[in-house]
Amino acid sequence: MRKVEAEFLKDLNPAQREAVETIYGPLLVIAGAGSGKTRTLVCRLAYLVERGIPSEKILLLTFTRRAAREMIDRASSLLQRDVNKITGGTFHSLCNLMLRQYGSLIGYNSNFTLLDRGDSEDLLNLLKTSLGLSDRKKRFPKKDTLATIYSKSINQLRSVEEIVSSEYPQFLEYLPEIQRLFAEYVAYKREHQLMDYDDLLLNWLKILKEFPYVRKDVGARFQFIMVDEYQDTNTLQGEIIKYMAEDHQNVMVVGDDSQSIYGFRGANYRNIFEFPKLFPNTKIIKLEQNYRSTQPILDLANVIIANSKIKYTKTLFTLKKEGEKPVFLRPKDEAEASIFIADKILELREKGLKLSQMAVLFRSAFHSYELEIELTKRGIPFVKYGGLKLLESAHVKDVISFLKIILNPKDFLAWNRILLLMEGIGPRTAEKIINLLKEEPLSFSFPRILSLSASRKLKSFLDLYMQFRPYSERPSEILSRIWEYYEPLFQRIYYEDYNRRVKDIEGLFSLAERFETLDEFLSELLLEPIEITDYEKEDIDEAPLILSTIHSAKGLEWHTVFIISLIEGRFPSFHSLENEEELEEERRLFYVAVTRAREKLYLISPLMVYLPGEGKVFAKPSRFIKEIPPSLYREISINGKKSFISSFQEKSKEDTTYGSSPFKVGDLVRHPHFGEGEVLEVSGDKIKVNFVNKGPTLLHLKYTNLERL
DNA sequence: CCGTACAATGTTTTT
DNA sequence: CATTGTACGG
Repeated sequence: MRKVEAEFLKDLNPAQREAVETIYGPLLVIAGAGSGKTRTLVCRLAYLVERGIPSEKILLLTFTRRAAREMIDRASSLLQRDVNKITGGTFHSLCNLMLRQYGSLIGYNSNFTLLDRGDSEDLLNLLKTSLGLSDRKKRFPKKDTLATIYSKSINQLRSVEEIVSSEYPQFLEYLPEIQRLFAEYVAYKREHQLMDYDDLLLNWLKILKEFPYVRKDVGARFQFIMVDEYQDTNTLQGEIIKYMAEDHQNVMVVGDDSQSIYGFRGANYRNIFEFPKLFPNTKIIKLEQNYRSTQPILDLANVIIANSKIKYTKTLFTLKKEGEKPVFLRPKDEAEASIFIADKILELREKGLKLSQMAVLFRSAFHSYELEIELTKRGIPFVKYGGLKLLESAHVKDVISFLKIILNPKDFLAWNRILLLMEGIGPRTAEKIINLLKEEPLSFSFPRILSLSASRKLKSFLDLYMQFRPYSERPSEILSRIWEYYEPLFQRIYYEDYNRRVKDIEGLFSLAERFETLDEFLSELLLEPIEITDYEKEDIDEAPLILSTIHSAKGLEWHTVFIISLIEGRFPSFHSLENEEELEEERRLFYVAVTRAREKLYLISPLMVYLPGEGKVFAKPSRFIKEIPPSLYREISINGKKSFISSFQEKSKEDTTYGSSPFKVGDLVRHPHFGEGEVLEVSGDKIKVNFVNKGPTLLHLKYTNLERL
């Protein structure tokens, strides 16, 4: 026993070792990118077990379930013993688990239904209609705006009023209606056993706060708590930890303030500094040695973060002094960039590098569209992380709705979706049917509200539905019977692209095979959404290339990394340009992207990009590139066509980013919301206007309807 | 009140 | 570009 312990501890540096061996009391580890954070966590898991802590007393919270699974597996192999009784997962999955058990304390059954983002939006829309808010002459916020406002208010602990007035002033006049709608939303969820993502955190926290005995219970159940990626947790999650560790204080959190990239979800890099306030006597350990990247890559990364307005806590160093400089290039457009990347990837593969050791990273999922086309054309297998999830597609949601009503007959949101699939039943009729279902669950006597054919259709569905109650079959069996019913409807509705969509259904089927019970299957699907390309990797005999949003690439590393679409407006995204906090988050995002690379790094800024509606336009390289001293990278041109490229460079002047501005300083303009004003400044696609009623305001020409007077 | 055909609209990041 | 809203005929 001693021997094994010595063996895995001796690979650690002193700081890591201290983090592993400090097992009692609150501990904060500030761990830079590539500083062996995961190794430290894995060793600590193993060490705890080695010290005789029963593995079921350990709780490990990470940003994906996959990450938790991997760490637990690695700890197992370190110990050569199974430690899979460790509870591992995300905050949301933990809350889900706890609420299934303790939810009754606040009026929830153990079979409550989870709403994903789309479900929440649908519900908000439903309520919006029934409150008569949809047919106003003036525009009421749309469902996704409503969902965003609501979720922000929960996760950032800000009032709806505050959010609307600071970020959506155009809807301020509707504030009372919006608040009423949200009240209805909350009541509806409660009444129908529904919880959205935010409710998972909110309700579990509520129980912890209100029931001291629950805190005792869970404290005894999870005596050692570890939290990864703490910089991306929000106040709510911090509070949850505070209560869960109240009794024993054995809680270790690991994070890196310079890698905080989930501000939009209520996370704040400052949270990490709040931790010692939640837990007095916190011990702090810093990990600053980087084991991942070469010095040239790290030099670039350090400059990016040093240019930040915010002072971060550490500077990374490495012993891997040798290495190639990162490469910067400006292809003429995305097509040329894609060809370059595909060529380079094949070239590296020739040299023996596996496809799975290379990754292409980008700010937003759609930035890789052109590349995907090129890769497909060349037959280079890839998986894409980020972007559309399997269960976000309409046809999959249809199928899921069937499962939902089997599990929770009160899920009228799912009922609604199913009813609308039937020919002859529209929103009004569906509403009527649901009202009947509410009063007298599953009565078959539908008065004359339906046409004969519609009522037959409904009847045949209800007959089928009754066969599933009580449900006992395995999810895959239930699914195949649902498919029998649904397939004809599916054919009618999605006639256009039947083949494409049916593949998703097949994916869903093969996924279902892995589950024993329906609620497991559904929870899993919502808490760890499946990527749409993930199940498609059929009979590929080679581990595929990775395409990923930077957000989804968190915590991962590759030999070679390509970062594409490094142009103003895309990265940094134009959503963040007006807000310094958000711009800083974009910078951290770039930092995260760069530090994923071990040996080779390619930074790519196309000279022209295609914008919907505007065609091909010139693009400025990202400001994050411009501020890096050219000595830190090597700029190359494609096929020696330097002259061609620089001729474009000449034309690409400061203000030509997204087409030039039709306004000049001094112009008098009118804005639909803000009224009249005078143009103060024009730069690129941004314009500063001094409005009579509002004062100086920065606007985006691309999204503003300004009228010259 | 349903279904369809057409226009508008506004595009991050995720549990 | 694909989703979401609107207009209209059945």
